[in-house]
Amino acid sequence: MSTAAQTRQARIKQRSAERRERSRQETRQAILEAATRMFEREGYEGFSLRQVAENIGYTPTTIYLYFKDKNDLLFAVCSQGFAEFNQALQTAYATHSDPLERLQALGRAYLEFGLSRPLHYQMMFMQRSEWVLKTTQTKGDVEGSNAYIIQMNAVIEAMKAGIIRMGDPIETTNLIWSGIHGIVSLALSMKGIVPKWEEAEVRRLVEDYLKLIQRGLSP
Amino acid sequence: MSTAAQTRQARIKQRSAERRERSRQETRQAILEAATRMFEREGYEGFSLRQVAENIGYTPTTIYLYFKDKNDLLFAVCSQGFAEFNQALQTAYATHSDPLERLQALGRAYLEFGLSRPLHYQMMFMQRSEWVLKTTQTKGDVEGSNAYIIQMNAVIEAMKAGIIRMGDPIETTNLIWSGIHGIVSLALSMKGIVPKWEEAEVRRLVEDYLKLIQRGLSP
DNA sequence: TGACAAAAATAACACTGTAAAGTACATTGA
DNA sequence: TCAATGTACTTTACAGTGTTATTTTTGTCA
Repeated sequence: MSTAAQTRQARIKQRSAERRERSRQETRQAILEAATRMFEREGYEGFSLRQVAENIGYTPTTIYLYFKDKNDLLFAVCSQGFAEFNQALQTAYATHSDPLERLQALGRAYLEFGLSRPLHYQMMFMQRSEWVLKTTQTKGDVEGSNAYIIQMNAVIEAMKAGIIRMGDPIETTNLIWSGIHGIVSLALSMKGIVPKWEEAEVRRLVEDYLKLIQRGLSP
Repeated sequence: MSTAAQTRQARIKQRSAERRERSRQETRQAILEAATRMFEREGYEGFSLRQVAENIGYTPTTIYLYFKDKNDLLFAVCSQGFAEFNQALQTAYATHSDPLERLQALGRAYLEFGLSRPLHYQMMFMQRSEWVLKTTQTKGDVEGSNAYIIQMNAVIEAMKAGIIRMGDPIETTNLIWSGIHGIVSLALSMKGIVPKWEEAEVRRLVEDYLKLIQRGLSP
């Protein structure tokens, strides 16, 4: 009986801990969502811890119970977008089997992500580029879901298929990646500022670029 | 005699005004130089008006007598670097007459500027891209010293010379420019963070890219 | 020398991120 | 049921930031 009582108490204790943990994750999530909204509305410069706290009825210091500091919160926000990015490339890779089409689909998916999540893209590849390492290291996605690895695999397969000439995979991947990144980042930077950088033109630019590498890197 | 006295007085008054104006420009220049030092030391994030003022023994508010606000001062700082950029491309253009060599020299000059003035490059093309318009409009350099125009001219000449295929000059320039910018911006972002992005590798990447466009855009 | 204008400094406001200390409350064990 | 404990949260405070309005100093001119 005493053992039964003990185990019941133990069960209650465990449930209680679970419930508390769940509640904790919920408020963490609430903060994260409020932060995401604020980030998408105000951008990097206008992103303020105190305003995030105010929006969900907390005191600024409460956030520090769930995130190390402002940077940590912002990283958590962008990390979500980055997971989407990896998955977008993963999908593009998986839905094509032909090496050339894969390479092209990857390029287009890359662009579309940048256009649909400009703030996340800018943070990850232009403002806080040290985070790209952080994500690949934190998650255990080195073996396939990592965007860079996916691109490199596509490059290697294109080489094997005789679509692009053989060469150092990393260097070739970097070369191709640079071009796409250049288009995307300039698109985000110049959109609405300089003519000829609206979405339609940028998509055409990517198509041109895909043809360029196909022709310029052919064996 | 009274007229002679008046003209002398007028001359003195004018000299005085000149002297005052000169003094004014000197302190403006002092602020600008202190700001430049601080920017190169602390970067964009750590750039503080109050520290700039402190460094040259002024009160923060004094800066507002010479610059509209922080943004204006920062723009003035970057504007200098941008002038160097335009001149670097101008020199690269002028020191080569062969269209292909010109194109290559421009690409290399572009890279070298990014590597030698990373902070300025990042501000102008990654962080405060709206400034590229401001400079081209402020200065009267639309007719030749503007970096973009120089590049486009080189592209047009390369087309005429049969080095790259005919096509819309702006689109082609944007395509080529994107690639170089992609390499340079990734180099600045990834240097010291991700392997294979140190200076030597980046230079090789640019060389590869130059070959790529030569081969991929050939008529 | 005294009036005037320009230059610089003070004081203040509304923010920011962050650390230390304090409080209210739910959970636990006797 | 009651005191002890630990968790979630707030209060308070500090050292910064950019920026504005006001006041003081300084130099120039008649």
